[in-house]
Amino acid sequence: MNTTDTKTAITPRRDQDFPEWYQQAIRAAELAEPSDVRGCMVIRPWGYGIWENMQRQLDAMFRATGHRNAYFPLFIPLSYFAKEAEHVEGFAKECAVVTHTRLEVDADGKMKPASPLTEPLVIRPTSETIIGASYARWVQSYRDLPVLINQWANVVRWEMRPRLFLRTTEFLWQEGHTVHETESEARAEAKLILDLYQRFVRDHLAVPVFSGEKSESERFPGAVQTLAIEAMVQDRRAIQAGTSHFLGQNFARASGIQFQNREGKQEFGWTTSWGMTTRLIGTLIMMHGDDDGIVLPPRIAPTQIVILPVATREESRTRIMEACDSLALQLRAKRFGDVPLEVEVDRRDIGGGVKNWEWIKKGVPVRIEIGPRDLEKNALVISRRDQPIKAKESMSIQEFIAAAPEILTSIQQNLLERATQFREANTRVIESKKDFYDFFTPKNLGKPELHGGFALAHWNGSREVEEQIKNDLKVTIRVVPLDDSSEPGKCIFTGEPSARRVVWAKSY
RNA sequence: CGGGCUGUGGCUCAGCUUGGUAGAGCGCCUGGUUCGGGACCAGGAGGCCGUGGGUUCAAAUCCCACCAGCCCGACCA
Repeated sequence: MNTTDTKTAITPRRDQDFPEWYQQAIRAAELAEPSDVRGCMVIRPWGYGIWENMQRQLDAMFRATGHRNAYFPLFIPLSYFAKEAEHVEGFAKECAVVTHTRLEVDADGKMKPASPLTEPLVIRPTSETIIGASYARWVQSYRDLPVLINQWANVVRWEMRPRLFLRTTEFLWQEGHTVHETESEARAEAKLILDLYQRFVRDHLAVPVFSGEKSESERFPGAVQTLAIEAMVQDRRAIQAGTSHFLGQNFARASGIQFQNREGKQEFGWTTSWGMTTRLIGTLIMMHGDDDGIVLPPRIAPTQIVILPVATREESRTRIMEACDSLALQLRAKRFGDVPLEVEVDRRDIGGGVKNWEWIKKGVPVRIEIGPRDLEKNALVISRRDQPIKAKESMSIQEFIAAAPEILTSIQQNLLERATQFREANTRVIESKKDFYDFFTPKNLGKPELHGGFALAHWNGSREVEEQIKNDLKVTIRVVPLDDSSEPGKCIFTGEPSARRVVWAKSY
């Protein structure tokens, strides 16, 4: 690092050490912290506020498409879990299992599990099996279909390598589980949700994604088809932001979800499942954050506008506070999207500079300062988090109140545009194996620079090629796009025919 | 779960090679001076040096085990 660099709020910078920057940005924004339980985290109010906004908005979209919420147990009897072979195999290694109840104090004064359960309980890593058991009872006739249910819950997957938000042992998510009368209906449902997810992350999180189908090797255990959306974050790696599965009749068969069809015959239901997780928060951080901390899109920021009174002199203090409160009230009467503006007046008696920087690090979209000089002119000073920290603009209070929603919209759009440009700048159409390997090989092997991105390349559809590339470069197929925009061509690895280009990248 | 690195006050880290029971900067508290700003001055609080064992008259420092974090690998949202 050279000394002419301007000081950044987060050390190290993104270009110095991206993973460490990520950790520090989370800490500085007070989003979350590691807990004493390995792989688990405490989500602090600012981080949880983001999650609550995601929940609220996603939930409204689910409702609008006819889905309803319900809640199923955390514990899954081991016997339920064992019903779908592929599914068990896929999750067995990461299951946490409850084997005892009751604690007793032993001779050494230590607490000890006392009473073994007759049947061990698996803590849900996902709920297909236990929800299936209910569905088997609920579904009798084609008239009971479709079943369109979502649940908001926590799940546990005993991961080898946890990272805050991106991969924690316990995480929060929503899981939708539906049953349909026909295959095409269930496939349409999976696709409907994929599109809904894509819309959600674009419109609310300002995250552009590629969507499509997963290759066989990346498919959800037990699924017939796995659809996913994949975003590119600032270290140019791909991150899966949501998945939607068409499960065929596999789980219906395993759980006994049967109905009498229109011909009077017994038939297994066609099911889907789909989910989004707190990983989205990690995606947001890596997508929009800069060297001064995280940057929140207005639509999911717990506070969209923070008002900072510049109350330096005792005599003007009361008047300034009143002006700030009055501004807050007027702003809260305005709406942004479907809800009132979230506005906070930070009246803490601490240094103005410190206060300002705290909000910068938290990524609040708009900071407003009102001081004595502004008040004389009935004006305020506005700073936008998507602009350089020093960029400040003065405008009249009335003007700002009128313009606030548009300003937030403009920030929202700007973030999406910026992210889209970044992704485009790092997405390459690649025509040869050599170019492909060059693209994904860092120039500096000792301390690899940020490199690579998304490669759009033809592939013959074989698992062996995928395997080879993964071994050589740690690059995988993120998604096989569903749209028809790609021309057929030749696999760049084998020369064999390829129906279309697929998206390759290193991933989280 | 394998390999590497790391674990010292809230944060970032020095001290460890050459053992003698702790330091800096930032943050925190108090008072004052400041005040469109991550300010300054003075005083102050806060550490069983990751945990447990061992070697030693003496361990943050040496040895062993364990735990946790990060990076890499296998797995995954």
